[in-house]
Amino acid sequence: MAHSSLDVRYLILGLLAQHPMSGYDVRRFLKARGWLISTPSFGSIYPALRALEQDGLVTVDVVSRSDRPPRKSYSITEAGRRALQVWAERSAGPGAPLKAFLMRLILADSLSQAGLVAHLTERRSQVAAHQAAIEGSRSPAEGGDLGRRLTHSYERAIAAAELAWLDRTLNELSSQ
Amino acid sequence: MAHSSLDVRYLILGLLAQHPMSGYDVRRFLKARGWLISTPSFGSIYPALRALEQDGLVTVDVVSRSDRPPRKSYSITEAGRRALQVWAERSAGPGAPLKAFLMRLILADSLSQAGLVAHLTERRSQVAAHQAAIEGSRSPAEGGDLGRRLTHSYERAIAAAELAWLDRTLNELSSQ
DNA sequence: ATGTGCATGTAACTGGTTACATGATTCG
DNA sequence: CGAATCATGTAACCAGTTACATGCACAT
Repeated sequence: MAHSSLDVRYLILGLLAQHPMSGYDVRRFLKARGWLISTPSFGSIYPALRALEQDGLVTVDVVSRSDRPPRKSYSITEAGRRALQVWAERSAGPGAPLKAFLMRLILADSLSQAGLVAHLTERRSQVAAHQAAIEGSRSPAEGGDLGRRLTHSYERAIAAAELAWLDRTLNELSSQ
Repeated sequence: MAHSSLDVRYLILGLLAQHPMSGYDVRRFLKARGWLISTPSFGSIYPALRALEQDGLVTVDVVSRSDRPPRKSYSITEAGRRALQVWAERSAGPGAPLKAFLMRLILADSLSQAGLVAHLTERRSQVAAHQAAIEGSRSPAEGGDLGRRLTHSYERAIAAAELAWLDRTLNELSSQ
């Protein structure tokens, strides 16, 4: 098995590490910054929450409200924090998708300074490698190959911006 | 049903619209520019190819080579081109993942000029909307909330770069 | 009245991954 | 001599989506 697995679980766990939340809150939060990553659906959030609870990584605080379904506020446990740390600290591995990087960014608070820096550095080298690959490949310049041209220039633009951000951030992080 | 479905199939079909390819080639190609999108595995590519063939959207040219497994070169058919066009032309819809946008970028050659512009424009407004949302949300500046701060600044940086690229590209496209 | 947001959940489905099997060839 | 690349395929598994059910509150 490679790297993925249990994705949503850990993402949720990471959010709960910041504040207690309900399943609905999780969705709202993720939807708000769900631009680069797609927002998980309720059909995966609610079951994930229950699984986390059964594993003792979170606890529920059920706020029964007479009428409508009880509001369930989930909080992370100590065991949860430990599990999260283990997961977040381990490298996403080369070829990891953008999503993996973003998840660790969101979860930055649960990482050690060193761990965070390591992740950013790894990402940096990945992006740099890709940039080199793009630059290296013969760009057909003309010809019908519009798709290739657009993709190239798009990737170049994004890669440049991301590298700049990584450098800036890495700098701030170390000099502070 | 929303928008996804048959993803890999159409992505592959789009690649075949440019040159005939084998399943292995598809993988190689996608892996090369598989930085923002994750590369599909053989376990999905080969079955997809067969499905496309059975639907008459591609044809196979089997190059039997005495010893090792025959190399299969797939080519798109007319029906395939039509199907691809229909798929690519239809909007990915709001809240579409980055992947959907990128797929259409890669497949630019199969789109009409107008269709391409429409996609870019739509993407532009989506990114812009998100940018506004980020800017609008109170950034906690200080406090432990490192994750939120980093995510914000990352998203801001990428959004800005993408908007710039979109504007530039949209410009080039119209003035030519 | 109708729809949107709040709030939770379940069952069916399915797209795609993981892991396996096979085997020649080239590179270090 | 072992590792990587070429090259194809299958079967088991699973994470996540889609679609549904329920029901109040509030705005239009």
